[in-house]
Amino acid sequence: MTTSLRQKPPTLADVAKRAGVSRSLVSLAIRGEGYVRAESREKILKAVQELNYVPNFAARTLASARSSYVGTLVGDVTNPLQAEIAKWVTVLTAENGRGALLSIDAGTDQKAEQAIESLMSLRVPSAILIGAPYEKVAIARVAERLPSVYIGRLLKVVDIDSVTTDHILGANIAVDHLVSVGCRRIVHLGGGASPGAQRMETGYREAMARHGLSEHAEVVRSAYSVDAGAMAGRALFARDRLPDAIFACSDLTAIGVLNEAVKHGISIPDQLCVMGYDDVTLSGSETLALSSIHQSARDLAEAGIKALERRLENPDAPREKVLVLPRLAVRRSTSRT
Amino acid sequence: MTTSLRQKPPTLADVAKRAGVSRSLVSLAIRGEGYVRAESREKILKAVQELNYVPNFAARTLASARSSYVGTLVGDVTNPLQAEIAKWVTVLTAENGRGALLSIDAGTDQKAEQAIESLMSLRVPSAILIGAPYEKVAIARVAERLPSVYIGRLLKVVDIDSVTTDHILGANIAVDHLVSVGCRRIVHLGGGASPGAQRMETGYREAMARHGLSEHAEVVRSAYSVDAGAMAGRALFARDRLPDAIFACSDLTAIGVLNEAVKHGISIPDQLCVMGYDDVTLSGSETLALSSIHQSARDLAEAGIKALERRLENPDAPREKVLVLPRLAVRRSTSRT
DNA sequence: TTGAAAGCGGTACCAT
DNA sequence: ATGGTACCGCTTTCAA
Repeated sequence: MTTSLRQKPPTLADVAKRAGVSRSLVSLAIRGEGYVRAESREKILKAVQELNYVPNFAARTLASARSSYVGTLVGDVTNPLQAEIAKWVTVLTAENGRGALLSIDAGTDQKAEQAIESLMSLRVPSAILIGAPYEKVAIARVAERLPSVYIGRLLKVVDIDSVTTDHILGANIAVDHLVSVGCRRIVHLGGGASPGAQRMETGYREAMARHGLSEHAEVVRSAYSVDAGAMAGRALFARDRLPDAIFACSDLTAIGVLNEAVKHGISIPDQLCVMGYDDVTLSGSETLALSSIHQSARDLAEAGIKALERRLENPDAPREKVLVLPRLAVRRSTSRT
Repeated sequence: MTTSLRQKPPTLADVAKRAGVSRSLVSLAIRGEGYVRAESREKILKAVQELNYVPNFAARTLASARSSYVGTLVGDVTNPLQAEIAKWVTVLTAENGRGALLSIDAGTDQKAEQAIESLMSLRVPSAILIGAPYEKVAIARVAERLPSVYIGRLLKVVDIDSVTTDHILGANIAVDHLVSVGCRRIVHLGGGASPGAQRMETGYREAMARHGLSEHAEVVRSAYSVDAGAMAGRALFARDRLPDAIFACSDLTAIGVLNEAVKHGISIPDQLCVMGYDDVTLSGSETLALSSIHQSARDLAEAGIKALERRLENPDAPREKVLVLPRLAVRRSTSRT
């Protein structure tokens, strides 16, 4: 049971002594900077190995006056999309040689500001905000303190770079697909008054018009939940005539519709095509097989990091609003042959 | 557009000068240690306010040779339970005045070990492992480097403290509930060979025996997914006689069953009760209304932190295996009156 | 109750 | 290519 007297970790000086060189040289060798003779480098790396040396982040940060980490705030980790974005930020920054320091308890604006505070005490030079804070003023306040980019919503007014999926395009893709499988009477279950939902609705109307289907365009107010979808479904199924397709603002909403459809004995996709949005894992199951519009967490993370790098290089450039492309995921719920 | 010449952040010395005292005194005052005259303290805090001073974590860690943060490794953040546990660890450690430093890219054993490496370079004095690494040897290796506790599985063999939900008890609670609503022929959809699934199965058989229903006990091999549940459902519904209830190893599995049941025109809960496990958010929706066994992320996180504290206080105490109590969540899928 | 000064483990600049 | 050395901003004795 290795009671382990975990002794003090070795320092640069220890490595230097063992390798018979100066601390400076070890420092250079470890970071792969400057000119170090291959021979010396080997001796040094060998000593590092033997001593199991790990550089002290604190000392490094202190001496260089900056940490290499990018601070990352997550509003709600239990949201699969946000979680996945956070994961990609971690992965991509690591590949970048930076690494991410994250704070996942930024659920309220106040918490988010606290979180930024602790990240600042960790001396991160920049931040990525994933879905938090919520309020525009809070976002602005954070952006004032640290060069930051916001991933999640399109922040037109706030003075910060932001990255979002292009929901207008997403809705267009959805409608195009539905039309391509023969649907004409396509109802959209809207997500409400939020800007994102509004943009999706805009895209929907746009696409319907483009196909000359404006007269069939109809938005039914719903929300991002199974229950809301089920309720909307019940309402629609009580009508005399079924629409050809339902395009829901989220997969959850669509799942609610699907559920209700089965109860009403409506056959999917023969009598009714159903399309979701977000492409959560569940939708990919053979059982649900829900067609959807995929938001790529990876693309969002990547775009966010790139935007941040541009901002750091050029602090005075105008704010960017980056739109990430959504992708179509076709499954059984819209597979008419 | 505040082009912000973000100047160097103020230091202890700045605060000291402004308050007209020594750096040492400021240090004490800020941390609330030692004896500081109320008058001095006020002057100091005022200066802190005015300068917007935030202590430099790096300097602090370096000087005191330890960071206060607890390193936290998460195997898969996109898993809602793990995400929620991580969130609670963050919240609870923050209340504790410590804070968590997390690494959410510990999906493979190798990544997990890398992650521990970087946490060590941040000089965290201890670690909480949430569902990662997977391999026992990898876990052992981590535990050797840092006092750690593992949340997720019951690690009997490995030399590390661990906390898990008591799945034996969970299964017992599930069966008790099903029996209480009149079910006798209760089939369990098992999760396979994993220790957790095995324990759940043990609990199930135990409870069936306790109710004198051993002859009805039947475990159908399934898995933690909607599709697996649907498949098991199809098999069961093809039989001559329906069971009274199905107790699935996970909510996803149960959802698969539910789906299939609707297709077969089986009325839930009248003809068949269905019970899940995990109590994911989805299950709570009015539409699904799936009864389940709830694993409390908060309890798991809390138990983990406490175990870690005990370990730090008493490094040589024997390893603990903490079991957290699951809770019953009754919904429509088992609500017979 | 307060202050002075010696580190903590690196980095970075300046010599050589 | 390598070594010497002055910091980085804080904590922590030790004295006063």
